[in-house]
Amino acid sequence: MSSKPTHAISPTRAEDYPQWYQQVITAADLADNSAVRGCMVIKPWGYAIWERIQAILDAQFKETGHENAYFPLLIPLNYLEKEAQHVEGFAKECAVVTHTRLEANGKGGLKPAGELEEPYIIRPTSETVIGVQFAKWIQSYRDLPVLINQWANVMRWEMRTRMFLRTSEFLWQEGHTAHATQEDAIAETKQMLNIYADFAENYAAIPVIKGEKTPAERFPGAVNTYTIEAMMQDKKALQAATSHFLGQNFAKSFDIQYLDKEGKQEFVWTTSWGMSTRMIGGLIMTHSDDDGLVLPPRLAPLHVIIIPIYRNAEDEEKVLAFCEKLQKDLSQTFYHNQVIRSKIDKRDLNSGEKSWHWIKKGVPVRLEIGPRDIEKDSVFMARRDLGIKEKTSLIKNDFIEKISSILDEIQTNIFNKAKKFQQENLHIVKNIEEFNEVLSESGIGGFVQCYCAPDDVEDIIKPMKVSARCIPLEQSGETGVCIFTGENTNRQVIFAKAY
RNA sequence: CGGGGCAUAGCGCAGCCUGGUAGCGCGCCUGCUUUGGGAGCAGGAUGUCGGGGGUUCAAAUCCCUCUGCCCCGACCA
Repeated sequence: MSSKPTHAISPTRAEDYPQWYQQVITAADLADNSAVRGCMVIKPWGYAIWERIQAILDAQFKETGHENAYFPLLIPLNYLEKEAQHVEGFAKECAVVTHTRLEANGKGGLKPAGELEEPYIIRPTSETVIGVQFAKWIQSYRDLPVLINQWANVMRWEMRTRMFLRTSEFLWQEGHTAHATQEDAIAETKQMLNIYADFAENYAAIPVIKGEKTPAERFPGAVNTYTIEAMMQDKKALQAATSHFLGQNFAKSFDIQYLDKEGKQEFVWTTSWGMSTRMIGGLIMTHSDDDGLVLPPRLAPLHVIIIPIYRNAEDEEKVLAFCEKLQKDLSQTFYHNQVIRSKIDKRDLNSGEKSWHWIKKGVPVRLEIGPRDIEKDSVFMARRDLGIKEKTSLIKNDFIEKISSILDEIQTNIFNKAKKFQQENLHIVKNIEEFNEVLSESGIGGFVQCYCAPDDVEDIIKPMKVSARCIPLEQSGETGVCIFTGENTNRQVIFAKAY
């Protein structure tokens, strides 16, 4: 008999949330720490999730007229200097390339040599290099809009790192667009925010609040930053993606001008927007439980894992034949225009161990298939969103017919669970006392929504390790009393502790 | 960059105070028995004890130094 704990992950969420998060990553085999400070190795299972995210977003970007391109990893130092806010925002976290080669140091090692006249920085984001290029590409109103996306890695020398949530190097996509008018650029910014929100809610099953950032939280160099904010299971906020309206700031710094229909030189209006591998961290912290990862079916690298069960060679042959036929049938079945991705776990391990392996990896549907099921031409199904022991026997053909709707049910179920949690922990407060009940050191935690007149209340909230998450796009329009100043205002702001 | 801690097998740790040539748990490998919810038994492999220097007959252990990591602050997709 085993004396294993009831749950696969130790510590549990309630016991130690940050440790639990690390353990889920290890148990699901998503990523490894690397020898490079602050940088992680994304392992195949984690990378497969990223590939799903890429495939979905990439299709949507293209549908909305964007094209992929690629710009250099290294950026001349002086590019960064051109936009004042931008420098201030990123200078402190840039890795700098200063040399072009190595030579023997005379002690059996190597030392950098060939010092560069002007250092390069490793891109923390690409507004500047892309801006320089845009200035060359854009001459006339006929060249606009320019709608570019780049899939890339970037580096920000972060003080403190956490796998997926904040690593020194991370993968993302960054969209960069240039438009003839302010209206077009703002429409683009909002369109991309909506694509992100749609992705978060309908693919990642993460409910988000769309909003505008307060001036203190804006992207360096942006006129306006839009964000989608998600609530993790520890009630902290995660900024899941941002979309920036950059006004003419970068156009002026990089001299991106066009000749309009009247023959006048005008500066373009630009935007930028990004979503990163951080989304995988959000996925983990939104859905996973004390048994490990829970994947939304629409992002799962594998929809169905088939676990054959047999005692002897004779059964083995029968069971495997049945499983292979089943897998073939599934591969001709569709879920949101994608074939059902299934796999037979043929490893020479006992079935309990196999089950736990895939539970921890978050596969939405597990099938156990043994001689008893074959006799009834049925499959024994367990769903990752339900209890470990809640299993159903289904006639094989019914299962194949229903699998698509079963996966949708799981998708909806985990979204609703997360949505309910978010709503229960979003507190609308009327005064500073109620604010403190939620967000002070001993508070119950969660999001706070309240009337807030001033743009900057950093002095009050920063010591509490709280930040203004966003000014929700959905506002009642009614006037209320600011909890900080007592002024009347119609602006409500969401505050929370954040990652 | 300030304050604290740590560095020993893939992972988690003991050993250090009081020097004598490295151990435990998990994992891994092999075999047999198991297999419908994390298996049992038997056997086995694995270490430049973070790097460099010093003291000593002898250093994981004592001393010096460097590096890296973790936690707490300032920064953050």
